[in-house]
Amino acid sequence: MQALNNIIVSLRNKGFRITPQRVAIINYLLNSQIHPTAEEICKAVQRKYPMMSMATVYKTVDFLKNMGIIQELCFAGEVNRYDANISKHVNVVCIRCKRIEDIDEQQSLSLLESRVSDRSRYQIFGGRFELYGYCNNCKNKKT
Amino acid sequence: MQALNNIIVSLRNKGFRITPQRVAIINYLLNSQIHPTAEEICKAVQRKYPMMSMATVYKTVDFLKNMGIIQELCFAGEVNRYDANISKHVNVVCIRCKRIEDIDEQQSLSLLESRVSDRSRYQIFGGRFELYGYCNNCKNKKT
DNA sequence: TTCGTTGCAAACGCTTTGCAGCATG
DNA sequence: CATGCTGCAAAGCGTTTGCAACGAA
Repeated sequence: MQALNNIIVSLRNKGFRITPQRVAIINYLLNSQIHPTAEEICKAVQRKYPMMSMATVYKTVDFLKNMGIIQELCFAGEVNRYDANISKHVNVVCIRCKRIEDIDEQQSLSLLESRVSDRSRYQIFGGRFELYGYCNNCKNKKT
Repeated sequence: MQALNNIIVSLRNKGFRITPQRVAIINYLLNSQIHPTAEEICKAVQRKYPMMSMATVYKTVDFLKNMGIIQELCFAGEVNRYDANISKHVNVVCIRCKRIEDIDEQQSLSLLESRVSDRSRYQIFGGRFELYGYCNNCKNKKT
């Protein structure tokens, strides 16, 4: 997880413009634990910038994705979500309440990555690891 | 990977109807290595059943997904793909040519799953593991 | 004969795009 | 002041749905 200021300086140094909308979206993503959807980002940022549009959200998350600052998560039958945690980690996804938590498993994942790289002869750049189940709250409800 | 006949018998026993279209789609998925899209499935099956429609493909893959026979894979900015390999495995995805290979890592993944389950207190039912990079053909091209 | 399945066409909904006006650097 | 960014509106497109006809059991 990077600091807001580092990201801003880095983008400015690359010649991109720093707008209040961009800062608000980056800041929201850095501090959010909920892996928000585009709509959730828009709603949240509209509290401060009521004119914020979905078009700007989509353009900005696409931009941040290309800059390697955030990751886009897609799930079967659901809208995309965005995650500012770009380190190697596992997302555990609750299939009941849709809660997503990040679990740090950097060592296990690095090991897995090198094993798969050796066996497949792929040159690996990144990955995505998800486990699905009931979260601690939902596993006793099971409706 | 299950045998076609086992799947057919099992579906029939559950009271579902076995149509030629369903058999063709299941058979194509079981024998395909390319993790096809809905359109690829449709095109392939149309060779034998020219009237095959995308609606039927979508209805059938949804049905097979709910039966636990296949898995739906979605990727950022791409259409969904379908995979009849529902065992624990890693998909390595080429970011250049989009080739997807299955790597059997059942042991490592079971270990990862139990570690994450312990730490997150989630009750895990399944998962999805993807690594992105250049495949053996593309890693020297890198255009 | 029954009722689950097919396939056309239309609807749906998330995401992308065109473009005029705006504001950063 | 130049040009990249915003935000509205419209288009795009993969997927889902309604429904009449069909055919598996």
